[in-house]
Amino acid sequence: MTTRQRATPNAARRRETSRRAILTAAFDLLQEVGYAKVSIEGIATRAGVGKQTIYRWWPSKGAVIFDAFLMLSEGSDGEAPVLPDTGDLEADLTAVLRATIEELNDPRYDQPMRALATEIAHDPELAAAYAERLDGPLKEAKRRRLRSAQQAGQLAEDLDLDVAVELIWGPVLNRWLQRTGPLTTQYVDSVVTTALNGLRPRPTDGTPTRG
Amino acid sequence: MTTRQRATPNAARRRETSRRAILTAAFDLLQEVGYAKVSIEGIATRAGVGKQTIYRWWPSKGAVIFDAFLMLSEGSDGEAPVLPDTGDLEADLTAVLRATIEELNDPRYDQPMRALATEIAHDPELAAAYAERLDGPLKEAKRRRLRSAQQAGQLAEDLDLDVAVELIWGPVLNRWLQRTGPLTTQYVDSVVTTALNGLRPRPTDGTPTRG
Amino acid sequence: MTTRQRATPNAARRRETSRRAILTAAFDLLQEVGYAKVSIEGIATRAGVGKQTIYRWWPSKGAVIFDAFLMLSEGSDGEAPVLPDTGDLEADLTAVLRATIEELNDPRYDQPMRALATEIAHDPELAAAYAERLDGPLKEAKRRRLRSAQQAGQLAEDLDLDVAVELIWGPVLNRWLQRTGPLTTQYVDSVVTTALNGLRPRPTDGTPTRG
Amino acid sequence: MTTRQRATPNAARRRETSRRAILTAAFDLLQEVGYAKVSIEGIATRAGVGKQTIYRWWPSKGAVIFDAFLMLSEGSDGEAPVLPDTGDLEADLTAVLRATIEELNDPRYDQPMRALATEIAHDPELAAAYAERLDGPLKEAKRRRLRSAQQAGQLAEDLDLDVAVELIWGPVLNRWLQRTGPLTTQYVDSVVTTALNGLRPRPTDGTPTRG
DNA sequence: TTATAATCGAGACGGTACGTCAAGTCTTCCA
DNA sequence: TGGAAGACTTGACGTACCGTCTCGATTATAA
Repeated sequence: MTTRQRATPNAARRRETSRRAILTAAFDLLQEVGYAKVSIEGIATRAGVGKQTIYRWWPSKGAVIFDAFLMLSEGSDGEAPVLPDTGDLEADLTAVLRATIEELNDPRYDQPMRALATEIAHDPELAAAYAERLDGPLKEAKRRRLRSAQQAGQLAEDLDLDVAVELIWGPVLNRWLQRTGPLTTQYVDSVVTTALNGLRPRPTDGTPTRG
Repeated sequence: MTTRQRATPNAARRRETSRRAILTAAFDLLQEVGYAKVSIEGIATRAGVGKQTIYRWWPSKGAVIFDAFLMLSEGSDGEAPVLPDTGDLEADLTAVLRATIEELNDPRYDQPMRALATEIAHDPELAAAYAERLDGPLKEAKRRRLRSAQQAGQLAEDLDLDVAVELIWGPVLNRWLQRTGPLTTQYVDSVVTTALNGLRPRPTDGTPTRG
Repeated sequence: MTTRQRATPNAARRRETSRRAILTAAFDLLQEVGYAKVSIEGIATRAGVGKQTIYRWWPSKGAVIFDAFLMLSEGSDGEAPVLPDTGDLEADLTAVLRATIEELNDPRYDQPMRALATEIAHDPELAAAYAERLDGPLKEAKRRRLRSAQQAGQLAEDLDLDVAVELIWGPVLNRWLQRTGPLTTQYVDSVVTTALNGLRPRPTDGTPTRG
Repeated sequence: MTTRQRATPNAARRRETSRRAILTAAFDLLQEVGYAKVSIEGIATRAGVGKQTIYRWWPSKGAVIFDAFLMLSEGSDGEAPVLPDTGDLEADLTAVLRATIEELNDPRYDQPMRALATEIAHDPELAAAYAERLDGPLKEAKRRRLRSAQQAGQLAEDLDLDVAVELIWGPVLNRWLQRTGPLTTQYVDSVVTTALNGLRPRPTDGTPTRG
């Protein structure tokens, strides 16, 4: 079990192979048939598992999918994620965002991530779990990189780092999820630059743009 | 008909009362039971209409809901929306965003708008229709306000207005949809200020912050 | 119009081409798709006619099919049917029954006639119309042939001719409709002989079997 | 399960209560609303059962109705039916046929039996099942009674008993199903007498009519 | 010869039922 | 006792027809 369970199934007796089979099947189906057509029944069949085994350990389809993502993210490594810190904030952010959109543009991940995102949009409980377990560490990494820049005097002293993070990633994620426009390299570059410099005209005071 | 139709139902013979009843029922049910539990069958029953009448004119549940929004937005007025322009850009944006989050926080609209947003997230065709018919005019209004400020020298000359719009609204919409945090007045104020000034420190050159 | 109509459609103005097209389409569909799958809608489409035109002139699917048969039977000739009368009753009956089963065994007529028969089984009104308009003349011909034989002393004097007719045709029709057994030449020959002679042993009094 | 099933539903797990409820509901509805208006949906609702449970075990409405009859006939007794044998064949046959038409004239059984009969008329597979499981034992009883009479010298030695059975019951069943005339006591008496004696005049050889 | 009124083709409508799919619960049997 | 299997009730799916109801566009009398 990972997220939320029903009553008190004896977690100790849980069969790990079934758990993995279910989560793998869920993620695979997500890619293959799309979110709307993924069914508990389908996952169970694909995983070679009884439906009850799913219902016993997960409260909803969204929770299964969530755990599938969790398994994936934990599978890669057990450690906390870190953003690159070359000292050049703009370059670092640009690099990270370019990697992000590459993933978002990858058809293998697009569908599943949309599924997760919209599931979160409808289920507050899931959103909380997401914030804590999946997004939490990542967001912390982002904040950390910005704090480092702030301490180096590259960011405004009174900057609210949470707002700062959202100012950079919010536009990109929103454009992706709502399909407001294409996720191109130029676009994310532009977002980073504009966010850093602000919309207002910068007084020409000799300060170089990159810093 | 508004969005997409099947083969060649004779639109001239279409019964307007049924159309309105369906869209109204759809919107009402969205509020009452939530998107996932809205069914075509339920809409038909509530509207006092045969299911076929829905299937005849709309290709999917999402399309019905989309048209329900369209009806609402057209019902309010037929004219293009305009953002306030007092000359004080920051004040104007703040006012607009405060109104926006008030609506997003209103339980009557929260559910339906999430439904629309996630439906768009999964259906590119619907996303295109949304971009053109619902979001289009609004986005144009936002761009217009920013252009006015730009011409007044309040915004950078080389600013990409599309990026600018997303930089302001993206964070807010993303926080709303992903439930990343509460939509408070302070938050949107902070977003506007930070977006205008940028993340970097502003050199103190005597230029007043507001202007 | 032929059978029963609703209120007072002006029969004089009725379009004969449509009537024929409907009845022909009905009969053809009966052969092609079977009774259960014949629909008013299908008939109308096939006949190139509006549904209302059918509903205006016929009260039910069964009535349409009935009229289709009526058209066919009237199409062949306008005169009353006559059974052969060579003087040899057994030979005549055998010949007629052999012709009958040939038709019943013909797949082109089997389906439609079953449709008519079962429709009659469920609809007393239709049964009455059938008795009067389709079966009536035929039955009269059968009775006439038997009466002729009776007058020639070949049949019992006190014989109830209605019972006699049913004794000969009843077994055959019942076997056909209920699929109790195959309709072979031997079978109908046997029915005729047995009906004429009765089940009891015939005393050998010199009377020849064929008379 | 009794007649035909689809793929491989595990019959061992089948719920007997549901089966009985379905068959009972089917038979009751047949009486109440008539065959044409009996729907799978209606049966399911009345039986307090999911539609799928019907579709899982029966291939068609006709099959359900057939099984309903089967349940009834098996419910009455498990033994093979026997016709009375007092030695007086004519009296015995008359008694049996009188009982038969009493049932056929009973509105409680008329509708359901017509339903079964017409369903058989359209579905060969069902007809085979009927011949084997419902009609079979009864027909055997009829043949047995006639054979007994034959051995007693009351029937012609070379008589085909199948033809004989049909000669007696065919006319009655045909008159019933096709509504060719009323099923009265006189009628069945007349059928029996005429069938036994034949249509031809009986030579007055001293043999008494009743034997 | 025109009007005028009905029938006609077409097909949208409110419905009912179809036969299918999946949800979530429950029961049986196996390891 | 957890799990595989799968039957169960429920409910929605999307489709086919039902029988009713307009809608112009033909007709075919009656003015």
